[in-house]
Amino acid sequence: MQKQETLSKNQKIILDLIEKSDQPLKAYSILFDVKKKGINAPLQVYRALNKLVKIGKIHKIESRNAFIACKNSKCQIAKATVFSICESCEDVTEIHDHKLSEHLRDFKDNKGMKYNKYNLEFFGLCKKCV
Amino acid sequence: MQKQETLSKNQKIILDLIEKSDQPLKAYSILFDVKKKGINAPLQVYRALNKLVKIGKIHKIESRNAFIACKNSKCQIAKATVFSICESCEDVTEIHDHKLSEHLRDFKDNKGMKYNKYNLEFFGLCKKCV
DNA sequence: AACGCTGTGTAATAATATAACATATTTAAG
DNA sequence: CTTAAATATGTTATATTATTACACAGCGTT
Ligand SMILES: [Zn+2]
Ligand SMILES: [Zn+2]
Ligand SMILES: [Zn+2]
Ligand SMILES: [Zn+2]
Repeated sequence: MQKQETLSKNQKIILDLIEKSDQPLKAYSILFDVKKKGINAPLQVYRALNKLVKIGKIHKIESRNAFIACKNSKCQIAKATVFSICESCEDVTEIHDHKLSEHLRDFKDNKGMKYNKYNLEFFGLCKKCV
Repeated sequence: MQKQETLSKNQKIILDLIEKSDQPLKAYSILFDVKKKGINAPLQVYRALNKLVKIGKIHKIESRNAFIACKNSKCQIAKATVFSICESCEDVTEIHDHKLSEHLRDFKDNKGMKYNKYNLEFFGLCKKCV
């Protein structure tokens, strides 16, 4: 609750929109929706999205090229994301699993690589779609 | 060693190219390279890529929109992929870690979702780039 | 006042991926 | 062997996703 205040006008408009959706939104659908607020060009959207991703307010679902709000109020974890994605209805949920996070955080490869971020996407069928 | 034989002409051309590279290739760079072999259009490349991904011969690096050959000769695991990605030199390596695979395979969320696939991408700096 | 930093606005374009249509080839069944 | 289904091809056009380049505005620091 310290960075929220410093968001710019465009960043606020776009974060608001994404937070109102419980599902990921695509950049050009966001653009369409915020045109009434005076945001006219893709670049204005992408600039805001990039910033919001950077500060952890939203996450990008890489396999879907879409953006979802982070619901975790303590989310310092733009750098450690896990999602479940239903391949039928495309429902996306962010997962916070302590044990899994631990395993991922502690993972070491055999090449001496220094990790600072990961993204994990699970795919399958949700309860409704099985 | 049973599906290799059934690959079509275009699929073979494109798999060969990707296998010769130890790093991920992008679709339009592949297109450029295979034009001399008579493949002229993006769709011809994407169709082959999609098939090769499906049968596990290659994987898509989602965060990079690029495709890398699977080096695991027993790879039935198009559906369980882990990569490390250097954010400086963009070097990508597929990771096969038994313990990590187990944790991921056994992961259950609290929503009763039925998983059949996952993709995990680690980001950081490789030894050379630290 | 001069500078660095961040954000805005706009136009143009690059990069990634698919739709639609016609045809060919391979496979499996009758 | 014939037919039908499934898979692959070739081509054109188009959709979708994302960035480059340029001009300028606002703010805090020195
Ligand atoms: Zn989050
Ligand atoms: Zn579903
Ligand atoms: Zn593999
Ligand atoms: Zn590196």
